[in-house]
Amino acid sequence: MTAAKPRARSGGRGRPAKATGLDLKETILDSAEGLFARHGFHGVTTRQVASEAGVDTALIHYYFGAKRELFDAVFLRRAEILNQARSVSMDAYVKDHGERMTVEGVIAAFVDPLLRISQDGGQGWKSYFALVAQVNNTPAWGGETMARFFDPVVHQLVDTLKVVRPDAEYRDLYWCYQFLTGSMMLALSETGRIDSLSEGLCHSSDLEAVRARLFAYCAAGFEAVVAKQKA
Amino acid sequence: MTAAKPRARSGGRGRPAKATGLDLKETILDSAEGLFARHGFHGVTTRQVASEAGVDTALIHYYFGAKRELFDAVFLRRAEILNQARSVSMDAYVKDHGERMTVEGVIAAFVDPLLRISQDGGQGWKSYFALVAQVNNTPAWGGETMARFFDPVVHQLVDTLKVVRPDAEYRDLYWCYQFLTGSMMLALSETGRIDSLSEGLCHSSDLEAVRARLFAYCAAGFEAVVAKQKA
DNA sequence: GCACTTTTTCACCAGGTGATGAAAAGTGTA
DNA sequence: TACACTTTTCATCACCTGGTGAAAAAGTGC
Repeated sequence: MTAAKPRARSGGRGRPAKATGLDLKETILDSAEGLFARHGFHGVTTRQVASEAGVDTALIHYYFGAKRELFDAVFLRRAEILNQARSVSMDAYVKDHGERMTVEGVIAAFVDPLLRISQDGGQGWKSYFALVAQVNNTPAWGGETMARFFDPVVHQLVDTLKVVRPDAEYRDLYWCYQFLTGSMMLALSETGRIDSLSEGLCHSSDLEAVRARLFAYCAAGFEAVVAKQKA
Repeated sequence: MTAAKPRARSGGRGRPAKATGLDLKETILDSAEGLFARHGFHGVTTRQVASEAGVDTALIHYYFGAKRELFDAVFLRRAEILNQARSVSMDAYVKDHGERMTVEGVIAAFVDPLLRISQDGGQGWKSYFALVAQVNNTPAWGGETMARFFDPVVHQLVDTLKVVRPDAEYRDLYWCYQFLTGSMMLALSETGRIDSLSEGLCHSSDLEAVRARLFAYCAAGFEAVVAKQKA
């Protein structure tokens, strides 16, 4: 929409240097990420991406190939970081609490890294979460894509919950995970819906408010489901 | 993708009659609904809609105007039915239970109509829910669209919950609603993710399983949030 | 200076996009 | 029949789409 000037490369000594080579590749990914997050895969043209990145259309194909491959590159770039952060967080929680683990603690270890990253990671991460939320709710290929990138860490969560509540059925664990991920993704995508719905009482961007409620909410829900199915 | 033959009009006496007039209008809406649900607004062309409906492209514009207006018509068609079903369900619950209302009961009265309609309403409704779930997670215009069509009945839910738990803060009610709607929409959109994630243990299409868990899950979560914020 | 590779730009294509205006077909009425 | 009206089709427009191949520019090692 706006300037076509190439972005300054960060880390320079004040004088903006023209991005080049791998830097330019990242710039393209950044632009693509923001646009895909806002308008979805089909709602974005390679020309828009090129224009926002200040780059020729052909360069996108030079680096990434087809449009779909560009999308996958966007999706992959942060998925690995995310998975590792969550895995480390859960490992640490297990190691630190051992026998004294709680459902809420496990859930917090799983969700909190995302909230923290979204709060501290800048606009790129916010766009990314909105993108994942969209994919998560895409019937055509969302399930398959989510599985491809995020299944392992989810199994880690489920298995840890099973350790904390050994009498819980796996079926219930998976359903509760789905409820959790629905809530979490919607919160992370910050659509602004809650702002207008609550007439200014709540703000999508207030992830601290989410943190103060979501863990307890999901943990209590989980316990209720387990208790009910056991009865 | 397939046949271009106009659909038979239901209610005939065996001999398929060529759909015409308002029937054809509904046929177009049906095709558009399914395609939009699977591929999103930008992932569908008016030509695809026309082809699947067995109709000329120009007819779509004749009936609905621009592509976006067609989308809105799809969205609106079932929204009113949905809103009324939920409103009636909640009114009935309030009337029948009076002082003995519970949080879980109110939530069930709000959610159950959707589950029932999805189970009994046929493919059109399933597509519609998938579509709503997608819009719900669309940052660019999802929040605004959802608000336009669904705000009143949500306020009815929140106000009823406030009656059941007068000491709960509105802020908490709205956050809990967001958690609820995230879970509910993901469940209704039946993306198939839980099927592969659980390796066949759970099925997206098993809304009975959702019913058996979601109400209790959300109610317990709600109570936990209210209790925590009061403390 | 030179050859060589990588990166970036330019010009362009074949096909698809939403949309339109005018003609044609159908429908009801007298 | 003739007429007015609605519905459906046809041909077409101006523009945009993803993608490509060749040339130019920039970088690299000698």
